[in-house]
Amino acid sequence: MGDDNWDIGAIVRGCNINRPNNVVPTFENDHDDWDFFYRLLDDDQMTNFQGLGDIFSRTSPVAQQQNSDDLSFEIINPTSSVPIFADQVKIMDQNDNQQLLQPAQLRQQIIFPPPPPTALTYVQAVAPQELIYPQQQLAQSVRSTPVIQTRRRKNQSIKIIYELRQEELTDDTWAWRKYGQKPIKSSPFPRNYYMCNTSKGCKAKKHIEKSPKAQDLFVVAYYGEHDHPPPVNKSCRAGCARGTKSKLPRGISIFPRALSSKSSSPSSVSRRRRYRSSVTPLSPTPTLEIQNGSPNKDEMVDASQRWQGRSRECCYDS
DNA sequence: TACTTTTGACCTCAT
DNA sequence: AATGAGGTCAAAAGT
Repeated sequence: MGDDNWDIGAIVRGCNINRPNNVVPTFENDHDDWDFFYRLLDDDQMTNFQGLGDIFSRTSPVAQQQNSDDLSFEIINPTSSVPIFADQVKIMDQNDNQQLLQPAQLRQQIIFPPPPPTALTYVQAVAPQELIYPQQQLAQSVRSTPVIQTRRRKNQSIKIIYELRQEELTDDTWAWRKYGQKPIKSSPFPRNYYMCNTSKGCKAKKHIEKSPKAQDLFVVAYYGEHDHPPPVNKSCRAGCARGTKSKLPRGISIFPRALSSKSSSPSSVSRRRRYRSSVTPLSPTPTLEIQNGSPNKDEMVDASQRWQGRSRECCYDS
């Protein structure tokens, strides 16, 4: 903590979500918001969840958004790489009755709409002014869905994380180009890095990785801001910048770490040993992957079936 | 030919 | 200061 303003725990605010069962998350005013949350963050009142997904996982079908005043929750953790989660959230119903909900109750009562393409802009403006990075103070009129904001490194721009189903990966206004992929220590699945491909010089980036919690869930994190309007042409959106062959972001690949006997960047592997090499690995571990151009591009498939015709020799020492 | 993807190397930052 | 993880670069390969 100390004088680092970012050592503040979670911020939960009510805003902009569906209202199943007439539950309306809200707060009386900003001051009360913060008092309430600082109380929640006291050690003896805080319980860390296993992850934000515990709150935000969609356990039921996404509800139709009734109107633009729908409310939603968000949790913002601007500082630490290990998110802190409130174990209770104050809810006001339409009769102004207050109640504190436990996570399980939240999961039951709050159904989140899919993320709109303007989510980034909105989220950046939600936190009280003193907790927003200067570059994040944008228009507050845009409404959005539940998110997390974190940053791992001090110069890293704010990160907003969604947990999306596979089909929801397509709900992205922007065009993205993949520029990297890395195995992540905390996950058996690699992280795929994308940069905005709509405008040259745009600082917006995102990464996608498969959630270890469920087969059809993906963790999508957004960084930075777009410095241009979204592309209008549908064929130039959501990673399909060069064509319309796939609705999915291009090049999403998910290979469990177990496939690789080495670390993330085995230096002994030469560049010429690429995919489509002729050697089939021994006993490939069944994996999940999404590849463009697959027979059914919108489905995750058991990648082990495709190992028969395509190997990744680079993952093995010879 | 132009563009995207892949992936090892390299860099930065946190611990 | 050393180490490792995460993020980016860029050449090669694919489309």
